[in-house]
Amino acid sequence: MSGSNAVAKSGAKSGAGSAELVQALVAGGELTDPDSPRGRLLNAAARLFVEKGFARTTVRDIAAEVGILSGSIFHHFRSKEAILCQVMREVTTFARARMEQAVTRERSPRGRLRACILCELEAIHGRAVPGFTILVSEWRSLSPESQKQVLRLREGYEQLWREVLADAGRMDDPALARRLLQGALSHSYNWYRPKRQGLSLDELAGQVLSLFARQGAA
Amino acid sequence: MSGSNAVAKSGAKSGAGSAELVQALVAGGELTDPDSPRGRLLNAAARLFVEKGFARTTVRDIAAEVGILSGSIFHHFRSKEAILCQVMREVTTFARARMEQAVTRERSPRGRLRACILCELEAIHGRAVPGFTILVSEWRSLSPESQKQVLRLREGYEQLWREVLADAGRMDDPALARRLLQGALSHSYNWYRPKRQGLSLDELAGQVLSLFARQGAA
DNA sequence: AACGCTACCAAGCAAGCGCTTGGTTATCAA
DNA sequence: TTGATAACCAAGCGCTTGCTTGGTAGCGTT
Repeated sequence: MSGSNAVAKSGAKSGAGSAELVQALVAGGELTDPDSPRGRLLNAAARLFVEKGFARTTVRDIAAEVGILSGSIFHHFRSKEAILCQVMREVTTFARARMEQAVTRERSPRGRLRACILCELEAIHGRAVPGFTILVSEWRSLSPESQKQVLRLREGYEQLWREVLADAGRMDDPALARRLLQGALSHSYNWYRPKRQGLSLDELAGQVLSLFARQGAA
Repeated sequence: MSGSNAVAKSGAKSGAGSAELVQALVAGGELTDPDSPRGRLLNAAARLFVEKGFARTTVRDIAAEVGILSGSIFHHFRSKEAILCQVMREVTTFARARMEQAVTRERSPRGRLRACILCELEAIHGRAVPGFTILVSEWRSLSPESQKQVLRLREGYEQLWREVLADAGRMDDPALARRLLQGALSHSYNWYRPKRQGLSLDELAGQVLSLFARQGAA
Protein backbone atom coordinates (compact mmCIF):
# COMPACT_ATOMS: atom_id res chain seq x y z
CA MET A 1 0.00 0.00 0.00
CA SER A 2 2.84 2.36 0.70
CA GLY A 3 4.05 3.45 -2.69
CA SER A 4 7.76 2.85 -2.80
CA ASN A 5 7.77 3.53 -6.51
CA ALA A 6 8.49 6.44 -8.75
CA VAL A 7 5.11 7.98 -8.14
CA ALA A 8 5.75 8.72 -4.53
CA LYS A 9 9.30 9.74 -5.23
CA SER A 10 8.15 12.18 -7.83
CA GLY A 11 5.81 13.63 -5.27
CA ALA A 12 2.49 13.00 -6.92
CA LYS A 13 -0.10 14.59 -4.67
CA SER A 14 -3.29 12.83 -3.72
CA GLY A 15 -5.59 14.60 -6.11
CA ALA A 16 -3.35 14.90 -9.07
CA GLY A 17 -5.15 14.36 -12.37
CA SER A 18 -4.24 11.72 -14.89
CA ALA A 19 -1.99 14.05 -16.83
CA GLU A 20 0.24 14.68 -13.82
CA LEU A 21 0.29 11.00 -12.95
CA VAL A 22 1.39 10.09 -16.45
CA GLN A 23 4.06 12.76 -16.37
CA ALA A 24 5.39 11.43 -13.10
CA LEU A 25 5.52 7.87 -14.39
CA VAL A 26 7.20 8.96 -17.59
CA ALA A 27 9.79 10.84 -15.57
CA GLY A 28 10.33 7.74 -13.46
CA GLY A 29 10.95 5.68 -16.57
CA GLU A 30 7.96 3.45 -15.95
CA LEU A 31 5.93 4.73 -18.88
CA THR A 32 6.83 5.68 -22.43
CA ASP A 33 6.35 9.33 -23.26
CA PRO A 34 3.03 9.39 -25.17
CA ASP A 35 4.37 12.18 -27.37
CA SER A 36 7.34 10.19 -28.60
CA PRO A 37 7.02 8.14 -31.79
CA ARG A 38 7.14 4.99 -29.74
CA GLY A 39 4.50 6.28 -27.37
CA ARG A 40 2.23 7.24 -30.21
CA LEU A 41 2.56 3.75 -31.63
CA LEU A 42 1.69 2.20 -28.28
CA ASN A 43 -1.38 4.36 -27.91
CA ALA A 44 -2.56 3.64 -31.42
CA ALA A 45 -1.98 -0.08 -30.94
CA ALA A 46 -3.87 -0.07 -27.65
CA ARG A 47 -6.84 1.63 -29.24
CA LEU A 48 -6.91 -0.78 -32.17
CA PHE A 49 -6.44 -3.86 -30.00
CA VAL A 50 -9.44 -2.79 -27.93
CA GLU A 51 -11.49 -1.99 -30.99
CA LYS A 52 -10.75 -4.95 -33.23
CA GLY A 53 -8.78 -7.39 -31.16
CA PHE A 54 -5.13 -8.30 -31.46
CA ALA A 55 -5.41 -10.93 -34.17
CA ARG A 56 -7.56 -8.78 -36.42
CA THR A 57 -5.30 -5.77 -36.06
CA THR A 58 -2.44 -5.75 -38.56
CA VAL A 59 0.84 -3.92 -38.24
CA ARG A 60 -0.28 -1.99 -41.30
CA ASP A 61 -3.31 -0.78 -39.35
CA ILE A 62 -1.15 0.44 -36.50
CA ALA A 63 1.33 2.12 -38.81
CA ALA A 64 -1.41 3.88 -40.76
CA GLU A 65 -2.87 5.16 -37.50
CA VAL A 66 0.26 7.19 -36.78
CA GLY A 67 1.02 7.97 -40.40
CA ILE A 68 4.01 5.78 -41.18
CA LEU A 69 4.56 2.66 -43.26
CA SER A 70 4.24 -0.81 -41.81
CA GLY A 71 7.90 -1.69 -42.05
CA SER A 72 8.90 1.34 -39.99
CA ILE A 73 7.22 -0.15 -36.95
CA PHE A 74 10.03 -2.64 -36.59
CA HIS A 75 12.46 0.16 -35.99
CA HIS A 76 10.65 0.61 -32.67
CA PHE A 77 9.54 -2.91 -31.77
CA ARG A 78 10.98 -6.33 -32.38
CA SER A 79 7.66 -7.91 -33.24
CA LYS A 80 3.93 -7.36 -33.21
CA GLU A 81 3.67 -9.35 -30.03
CA ALA A 82 6.28 -7.10 -28.41
CA ILE A 83 3.88 -4.21 -28.98
CA LEU A 84 1.08 -6.06 -27.23
CA CYS A 85 3.38 -6.98 -24.38
CA GLN A 86 4.56 -3.42 -23.89
CA VAL A 87 1.01 -2.08 -24.08
CA MET A 88 0.01 -4.50 -21.35
CA ARG A 89 3.00 -3.61 -19.21
CA GLU A 90 2.33 0.08 -19.37
CA VAL A 91 -1.40 -0.30 -18.91
CA THR A 92 -0.76 -2.38 -15.82
CA THR A 93 1.73 0.08 -14.42
CA PHE A 94 -0.58 3.01 -14.94
CA ALA A 95 -3.68 1.27 -13.63
CA ARG A 96 -1.88 0.32 -10.48
CA ALA A 97 -0.57 3.81 -9.82
CA ARG A 98 -4.00 5.21 -10.45
CA MET A 99 -5.71 2.81 -8.08
CA GLU A 100 -3.15 3.41 -5.36
CA GLN A 101 -3.94 7.08 -5.63
CA ALA A 102 -7.67 6.47 -5.43
CA VAL A 103 -7.42 4.10 -2.46
CA THR A 104 -5.21 6.46 -0.49
CA ARG A 105 -7.84 9.15 -0.71
CA GLU A 106 -10.46 7.06 1.05
CA ARG A 107 -10.84 6.73 4.78
CA SER A 108 -13.25 3.82 5.34
CA PRO A 109 -12.69 0.22 4.23
CA ARG A 110 -15.98 0.21 2.38
CA GLY A 111 -15.07 3.50 0.74
CA ARG A 112 -11.78 2.01 -0.40
CA LEU A 113 -13.57 -0.99 -1.90
CA ARG A 114 -15.96 1.27 -3.70
CA ALA A 115 -13.02 3.30 -4.96
CA CYS A 116 -11.37 0.18 -6.34
CA ILE A 117 -14.54 -0.87 -8.12
CA LEU A 118 -15.07 2.56 -9.60
CA CYS A 119 -11.42 2.80 -10.52
CA GLU A 120 -11.52 -0.43 -12.49
CA LEU A 121 -14.82 0.49 -14.11
CA GLU A 122 -13.31 3.78 -15.25
CA ALA A 123 -10.30 1.93 -16.55
CA ILE A 124 -12.57 -0.39 -18.52
CA HIS A 125 -15.01 2.13 -19.90
CA GLY A 126 -13.57 5.58 -19.72
CA ARG A 127 -10.47 6.88 -21.30
CA ALA A 128 -8.78 6.69 -17.94
CA VAL A 129 -6.59 3.74 -18.86
CA PRO A 130 -6.79 3.14 -22.60
CA GLY A 131 -6.27 -0.49 -23.36
CA PHE A 132 -7.15 -1.84 -19.95
CA THR A 133 -9.60 -4.39 -21.31
CA ILE A 134 -6.87 -6.01 -23.36
CA LEU A 135 -5.35 -7.39 -20.18
CA VAL A 136 -8.23 -9.83 -20.02
CA SER A 137 -9.47 -10.15 -23.58
CA GLU A 138 -6.09 -10.65 -25.24
CA TRP A 139 -4.28 -12.45 -22.48
CA ARG A 140 -3.95 -15.63 -24.50
CA SER A 141 -2.46 -13.75 -27.42
CA LEU A 142 0.70 -13.33 -25.36
CA SER A 143 3.50 -15.85 -25.36
CA PRO A 144 4.15 -17.54 -22.02
CA GLU A 145 7.34 -15.53 -21.51
CA SER A 146 5.55 -12.26 -22.08
CA GLN A 147 2.76 -13.38 -19.78
CA LYS A 148 5.31 -13.80 -17.02
CA GLN A 149 6.57 -10.26 -17.49
CA VAL A 150 3.11 -8.76 -17.29
CA LEU A 151 2.10 -11.00 -14.41
CA ARG A 152 5.00 -9.73 -12.35
CA LEU A 153 3.75 -6.17 -12.78
CA ARG A 154 0.16 -7.23 -12.26
CA GLU A 155 0.85 -8.81 -8.93
CA GLY A 156 1.00 -5.46 -7.14
CA TYR A 157 -2.33 -4.43 -8.56
CA GLU A 158 -3.99 -7.64 -7.47
CA GLN A 159 -2.33 -7.50 -4.08
CA LEU A 160 -3.85 -4.09 -3.49
CA TRP A 161 -7.27 -5.39 -4.47
CA ARG A 162 -7.01 -8.31 -2.12
CA GLU A 163 -5.98 -6.12 0.80
CA VAL A 164 -8.90 -3.80 0.22
CA LEU A 165 -11.31 -6.70 -0.08
CA ALA A 166 -10.04 -8.37 3.05
CA ASP A 167 -10.45 -5.10 4.93
CA ALA A 168 -13.84 -4.26 3.58
CA GLY A 169 -15.92 -7.19 4.69
CA ARG A 170 -16.05 -10.65 6.04
CA MET A 171 -15.26 -12.34 2.80
CA ASP A 172 -14.11 -15.86 3.52
CA ASP A 173 -11.77 -15.68 0.60
CA PRO A 174 -10.61 -12.32 -0.76
CA ALA A 175 -8.81 -13.95 -3.68
CA LEU A 176 -12.00 -15.65 -4.79
CA ALA A 177 -14.01 -12.47 -4.35
CA ARG A 178 -11.49 -10.60 -6.44
CA ARG A 179 -11.72 -13.14 -9.22
CA LEU A 180 -15.46 -13.05 -9.36
CA LEU A 181 -15.38 -9.28 -9.21
CA GLN A 182 -12.82 -9.05 -11.97
CA GLY A 183 -14.96 -11.18 -14.22
CA ALA A 184 -18.11 -9.24 -13.48
CA LEU A 185 -16.43 -5.88 -14.05
CA SER A 186 -14.46 -6.75 -17.15
CA HIS A 187 -17.51 -8.32 -18.75
CA SER A 188 -19.36 -5.05 -18.35
CA TYR A 189 -17.37 -3.84 -21.30
CA ASN A 190 -19.65 -5.99 -23.44
CA TRP A 191 -22.93 -4.52 -22.28
CA TYR A 192 -22.54 -1.26 -20.39
CA ARG A 193 -23.39 1.77 -22.48
CA PRO A 194 -23.61 4.97 -20.42
CA LYS A 195 -25.94 6.66 -22.85
CA ARG A 196 -28.40 3.85 -23.51
CA GLN A 197 -28.98 3.01 -19.90
CA GLY A 198 -29.55 5.83 -17.47
CA LEU A 199 -26.75 4.47 -15.33
CA SER A 200 -23.53 6.30 -14.56
CA LEU A 201 -20.33 4.45 -13.75
CA ASP A 202 -20.56 5.75 -10.22
CA GLU A 203 -24.05 4.34 -9.81
CA LEU A 204 -22.96 1.06 -11.32
CA ALA A 205 -20.10 0.88 -8.85
CA GLY A 206 -22.62 1.35 -6.07
CA GLN A 207 -24.82 -1.45 -7.39
CA VAL A 208 -21.90 -3.80 -7.66
CA LEU A 209 -20.78 -2.93 -4.17
CA SER A 210 -24.19 -3.61 -2.70
CA LEU A 211 -24.48 -6.91 -4.54
CA PHE A 212 -21.08 -8.15 -3.49
CA ALA A 213 -21.03 -6.88 0.06
CA ARG A 214 -24.61 -6.83 1.15
CA GLN A 215 -24.07 -7.26 4.82
CA GLY A 216 -22.14 -4.05 4.57
CA ALA A 217 -19.20 -4.58 6.83
CA ALA A 218 -17.53 -1.51 8.27
CA MET B 1 -22.61 -30.60 -29.37
CA SER B 2 -21.83 -33.18 -26.77
CA GLY B 3 -19.64 -35.99 -27.91
CA SER B 4 -21.13 -39.37 -27.25
CA ASN B 5 -18.33 -40.28 -24.89
CA ALA B 6 -18.41 -37.10 -22.86
CA VAL B 7 -21.76 -37.92 -21.43
CA ALA B 8 -21.07 -40.66 -18.98
CA LYS B 9 -18.88 -38.49 -16.83
CA SER B 10 -21.23 -35.60 -16.32
CA GLY B 11 -24.44 -37.51 -15.82
CA ALA B 12 -23.95 -37.86 -12.12
CA LYS B 13 -27.12 -36.06 -11.13
CA SER B 14 -30.63 -37.35 -11.30
CA GLY B 15 -32.86 -37.16 -14.32
CA ALA B 16 -32.09 -37.81 -17.94
CA GLY B 17 -28.41 -37.76 -18.78
CA SER B 18 -26.86 -35.64 -21.46
CA ALA B 19 -26.87 -38.49 -23.95
CA GLU B 20 -30.65 -38.73 -23.95
CA LEU B 21 -30.98 -34.96 -24.16
CA VAL B 22 -28.66 -34.80 -27.15
CA GLN B 23 -30.53 -37.62 -28.83
CA ALA B 24 -33.84 -35.88 -28.32
CA LEU B 25 -32.53 -32.62 -29.72
CA VAL B 26 -30.98 -34.37 -32.69
CA ALA B 27 -34.26 -36.11 -33.36
CA GLY B 28 -36.02 -32.77 -33.15
CA GLY B 29 -33.67 -31.31 -35.73
CA GLU B 30 -32.27 -28.76 -33.30
CA LEU B 31 -28.82 -30.32 -33.09
CA THR B 32 -26.54 -31.92 -35.65
CA ASP B 33 -25.91 -35.59 -35.09
CA PRO B 34 -22.46 -35.68 -33.45
CA ASP B 35 -21.66 -38.89 -35.30
CA SER B 36 -22.23 -37.42 -38.74
CA PRO B 37 -19.29 -35.92 -40.64
CA ARG B 38 -20.75 -32.48 -40.14
CA GLY B 39 -21.25 -33.11 -36.44
CA ARG B 40 -17.70 -34.33 -36.04
CA LEU B 41 -16.44 -31.17 -37.72
CA LEU B 42 -18.51 -29.02 -35.39
CA ASN B 43 -17.18 -30.82 -32.34
CA ALA B 44 -13.61 -30.56 -33.50
CA ALA B 45 -14.03 -26.89 -34.32
CA ALA B 46 -15.60 -26.18 -30.95
CA ARG B 47 -12.71 -27.83 -29.15
CA LEU B 48 -10.11 -25.96 -31.16
CA PHE B 49 -11.88 -22.62 -30.84
CA VAL B 50 -11.90 -23.05 -27.08
CA GLU B 51 -8.31 -24.17 -27.01
CA LYS B 52 -6.66 -21.71 -29.37
CA GLY B 53 -9.27 -19.12 -30.21
CA PHE B 54 -11.08 -18.63 -33.50
CA ALA B 55 -8.48 -16.48 -35.25
CA ARG B 56 -5.62 -18.78 -34.40
CA THR B 57 -7.48 -21.87 -35.51
CA THR B 58 -7.13 -22.59 -39.23
CA VAL B 59 -9.44 -24.62 -41.38
CA ARG B 60 -6.49 -26.93 -41.85
CA ASP B 61 -6.40 -27.51 -38.09
CA ILE B 62 -10.07 -28.40 -38.04
CA ALA B 63 -9.77 -30.67 -41.04
CA ALA B 64 -6.76 -32.48 -39.61
CA GLU B 65 -8.66 -33.03 -36.38
CA VAL B 66 -11.22 -35.20 -38.15
CA GLY B 67 -8.80 -36.67 -40.66
CA ILE B 68 -9.74 -34.93 -43.90
CA LEU B 69 -8.10 -32.26 -46.05
CA SER B 70 -8.81 -28.59 -45.58
CA GLY B 71 -10.68 -28.11 -48.83
CA SER B 72 -13.17 -30.80 -47.96
CA ILE B 73 -14.52 -28.68 -45.14
CA PHE B 74 -16.24 -26.44 -47.65
CA HIS B 75 -18.36 -29.31 -48.79
CA HIS B 76 -20.06 -29.01 -45.39
CA PHE B 77 -19.83 -25.30 -44.59
CA ARG B 78 -19.90 -22.18 -46.69
CA SER B 79 -17.12 -20.47 -44.76
CA LYS B 80 -15.03 -20.67 -41.64
CA GLU B 81 -17.27 -18.16 -39.97
CA ALA B 82 -20.30 -20.32 -40.77
CA ILE B 83 -18.69 -23.03 -38.67
CA LEU B 84 -18.30 -20.67 -35.74
CA CYS B 85 -21.88 -19.51 -36.14
CA GLN B 86 -23.26 -23.03 -36.21
CA VAL B 87 -21.17 -24.06 -33.22
CA MET B 88 -22.58 -21.13 -31.28
CA ARG B 89 -26.14 -21.91 -32.34
CA GLU B 90 -25.93 -25.52 -31.26
CA VAL B 91 -24.08 -24.72 -28.06
CA THR B 92 -26.79 -22.23 -27.18
CA THR B 93 -29.58 -24.65 -27.98
CA PHE B 94 -28.05 -27.41 -25.93
CA ALA B 95 -27.15 -25.21 -22.98
CA ARG B 96 -30.68 -23.90 -22.80
CA ALA B 97 -32.25 -27.34 -22.92
CA ARG B 98 -29.88 -28.52 -20.27
CA MET B 99 -30.61 -25.62 -17.94
CA GLU B 100 -34.34 -25.97 -18.37
CA GLN B 101 -33.99 -29.56 -17.29
CA ALA B 102 -31.93 -28.60 -14.26
CA VAL B 103 -34.27 -25.81 -13.19
CA THR B 104 -37.35 -28.00 -13.47
CA ARG B 105 -35.86 -30.47 -11.04
CA GLU B 106 -35.57 -27.90 -8.28
CA ARG B 107 -38.36 -26.92 -5.94
CA SER B 108 -37.18 -23.79 -4.13
CA PRO B 109 -36.28 -20.47 -5.80
CA ARG B 110 -32.88 -20.49 -4.19
CA GLY B 111 -32.38 -24.05 -5.32
CA ARG B 112 -33.20 -23.06 -8.87
CA LEU B 113 -30.70 -20.21 -8.74
CA ARG B 114 -28.06 -22.51 -7.46
CA ALA B 115 -28.91 -24.97 -10.21
CA CYS B 116 -28.48 -22.27 -12.83
CA ILE B 117 -25.11 -21.26 -11.45
CA LEU B 118 -23.89 -24.82 -11.30
CA CYS B 119 -25.29 -25.51 -14.72
CA GLU B 120 -23.38 -22.66 -16.28
CA LEU B 121 -20.23 -23.55 -14.38
CA GLU B 122 -20.45 -27.10 -15.70
CA ALA B 123 -21.00 -25.75 -19.18
CA ILE B 124 -17.88 -23.60 -18.83
CA HIS B 125 -15.56 -26.08 -17.21
CA GLY B 126 -16.83 -29.57 -17.69
CA ARG B 127 -17.39 -31.32 -20.91
CA ALA B 128 -21.10 -30.83 -20.42
CA VAL B 129 -21.41 -28.24 -23.16
CA PRO B 130 -18.18 -28.21 -25.17
CA GLY B 131 -17.63 -24.82 -26.67
CA PHE B 132 -19.76 -22.86 -24.27
CA THR B 133 -17.03 -20.36 -23.47
CA ILE B 134 -16.82 -19.36 -27.12
CA LEU B 135 -20.15 -17.62 -26.78
CA VAL B 136 -18.39 -14.94 -24.79
CA SER B 137 -14.77 -15.11 -25.85
CA GLU B 138 -15.36 -15.19 -29.59
CA TRP B 139 -18.49 -13.13 -29.83
CA ARG B 140 -16.77 -10.38 -31.74
CA SER B 141 -15.44 -12.85 -34.29
CA LEU B 142 -18.97 -13.20 -35.59
CA SER B 143 -20.40 -10.99 -38.30
CA PRO B 144 -23.35 -8.82 -37.24
CA GLU B 145 -25.78 -10.99 -39.17
CA SER B 146 -24.55 -14.15 -37.49
CA GLN B 147 -24.69 -12.41 -34.14
CA LYS B 148 -28.37 -11.74 -34.68
CA GLN B 149 -29.03 -15.41 -35.38
CA VAL B 150 -27.30 -16.54 -32.22
CA LEU B 151 -28.86 -13.77 -30.15
CA ARG B 152 -32.31 -14.94 -31.12
CA LEU B 153 -31.54 -18.40 -29.75
CA ARG B 154 -29.77 -16.96 -26.75
CA GLU B 155 -32.74 -14.91 -25.67
CA GLY B 156 -34.56 -17.91 -24.22
CA TYR B 157 -31.56 -18.89 -22.17
CA GLU B 158 -31.21 -15.40 -20.73
CA GLN B 159 -34.93 -15.14 -20.12
CA LEU B 160 -34.81 -18.25 -18.01
CA TRP B 161 -31.92 -16.84 -16.00
CA ARG B 162 -33.73 -13.60 -15.36
CA GLU B 163 -36.86 -15.37 -14.18
CA VAL B 164 -34.90 -17.50 -11.77
CA LEU B 165 -33.01 -14.48 -10.47
CA ALA B 166 -36.16 -12.43 -10.01
CA ASP B 167 -37.70 -15.31 -8.08
CA ALA B 168 -34.71 -16.08 -5.96
CA GLY B 169 -34.17 -12.84 -4.14
CA ARG B 170 -34.87 -9.21 -3.84
CA MET B 171 -32.57 -8.17 -6.59
CA ASP B 172 -33.51 -4.67 -7.68
CA ASP B 173 -32.52 -5.51 -11.19
CA PRO B 174 -32.38 -9.15 -12.36
CA ALA B 175 -30.93 -8.15 -15.72
CA LEU B 176 -28.03 -6.39 -14.04
CA ALA B 177 -27.51 -9.27 -11.66
CA ARG B 178 -27.43 -11.68 -14.57
CA ARG B 179 -24.83 -9.62 -16.37
CA LEU B 180 -22.54 -9.40 -13.39
CA LEU B 181 -23.04 -13.09 -12.76
CA GLN B 182 -22.31 -13.98 -16.35
CA GLY B 183 -19.06 -12.07 -16.26
CA ALA B 184 -18.00 -13.59 -12.96
CA LEU B 185 -18.80 -17.14 -14.09
CA SER B 186 -17.35 -16.96 -17.57
CA HIS B 187 -14.16 -15.40 -16.28
CA SER B 188 -13.69 -18.40 -14.01
CA TYR B 189 -12.56 -20.24 -17.11
CA ASN B 190 -9.32 -18.30 -16.82
CA TRP B 191 -8.46 -19.27 -13.29
CA TYR B 192 -10.49 -22.21 -11.99
CA ARG B 193 -8.57 -25.46 -11.99
CA PRO B 194 -10.38 -28.24 -10.16
CA LYS B 195 -7.20 -30.10 -9.35
CA ARG B 196 -5.00 -27.26 -8.19
CA GLN B 197 -7.49 -25.78 -5.81
CA GLY B 198 -9.37 -28.09 -3.53
CA LEU B 199 -12.62 -26.66 -4.80
CA SER B 200 -15.29 -28.59 -6.65
CA LEU B 201 -17.64 -26.91 -9.09
CA ASP B 202 -20.46 -27.61 -6.69
CA GLU B 203 -18.65 -25.85 -3.87
CA LEU B 204 -17.79 -22.96 -6.13
CA ALA B 205 -21.43 -22.63 -7.08
CA GLY B 206 -22.26 -22.42 -3.40
CA GLN B 207 -19.68 -19.71 -2.81
CA VAL B 208 -20.96 -17.68 -5.73
CA LEU B 209 -24.51 -18.06 -4.52
CA SER B 210 -23.67 -16.87 -1.04
CA LEU B 211 -21.73 -13.89 -2.37
CA PHE B 212 -24.45 -12.81 -4.73
CA ALA B 213 -27.45 -13.50 -2.60
CA ARG B 214 -26.25 -13.05 0.94
CA GLN B 215 -29.49 -12.14 2.50
CA GLY B 216 -30.64 -15.51 1.38
CA ALA B 217 -34.11 -14.89 0.09
CA ALA B 218 -36.43 -17.85 0.00
C1' DA C 1 32.60 19.39 -43.28
C1' DA C 2 32.22 15.07 -41.50
C1' DC C 3 29.99 12.20 -38.30
C1' DG C 4 26.52 9.58 -35.87
C1' DC C 5 21.99 8.96 -34.67
C1' DT C 6 16.96 8.64 -34.96
C1' DA C 7 13.17 8.09 -37.74
C1' DC C 8 11.48 6.79 -41.64
C1' DC C 9 10.60 5.06 -46.84
C1' DA C 10 10.35 1.82 -50.83
C1' DA C 11 10.13 -2.61 -52.15
C1' DG C 12 9.31 -7.02 -51.46
C1' DC C 13 9.90 -11.93 -49.50
C1' DA C 14 8.31 -16.27 -47.53
C1' DA C 15 4.78 -18.26 -45.28
C1' DG C 16 0.24 -18.96 -44.25
C1' DC C 17 -4.45 -17.97 -44.94
C1' DG C 18 -9.51 -19.01 -46.60
C1' DC C 19 -11.39 -20.88 -50.28
C1' DT C 20 -12.09 -22.89 -55.32
C1' DT C 21 -11.90 -26.20 -58.85
C1' DG C 22 -12.20 -30.50 -61.18
C1' DG C 23 -12.18 -35.03 -60.45
C1' DT C 24 -12.56 -39.71 -57.71
C1' DT C 25 -14.68 -43.14 -54.75
C1' DA C 26 -18.29 -45.52 -52.10
C1' DT C 27 -23.09 -46.21 -51.31
C1' DC C 28 -27.61 -47.13 -52.47
C1' DA C 29 -32.04 -46.85 -54.85
C1' DA C 30 -34.54 -47.77 -59.14
C1' DT D 1 -26.83 -51.68 -64.80
C1' DT D 2 -27.41 -47.16 -64.41
C1' DG D 3 -27.69 -42.84 -62.20
C1' DA D 4 -27.80 -39.83 -58.31
C1' DT D 5 -25.71 -38.25 -54.26
C1' DA D 6 -22.62 -37.58 -50.32
C1' DA D 7 -17.94 -37.41 -48.98
C1' DC D 8 -13.68 -36.56 -49.99
C1' DC D 9 -8.85 -35.75 -52.50
C1' DA D 10 -5.20 -33.22 -55.07
C1' DA D 11 -3.66 -29.09 -56.46
C1' DG D 12 -3.30 -24.60 -56.21
C1' DC D 13 -5.08 -19.58 -56.65
C1' DG D 14 -5.19 -15.01 -54.94
C1' DC D 15 -4.51 -12.53 -51.14
C1' DT D 16 -2.80 -11.01 -46.57
C1' DT D 17 0.32 -11.47 -43.03
C1' DG D 18 4.51 -10.27 -40.08
C1' DC D 19 8.77 -9.01 -41.01
C1' DT D 20 13.43 -7.86 -43.68
C1' DT D 21 16.48 -5.28 -46.40
C1' DG D 22 19.00 -1.43 -48.10
C1' DG D 23 18.86 3.11 -48.37
C1' DT D 24 17.93 8.23 -47.17
C1' DA D 25 16.52 12.75 -45.07
C1' DG D 26 17.04 15.60 -41.20
C1' DC D 27 19.37 17.07 -37.10
C1' DG D 28 22.59 18.11 -33.51
C1' DT D 29 27.57 17.66 -32.26
C1' DT D 30 32.25 18.26 -32.98
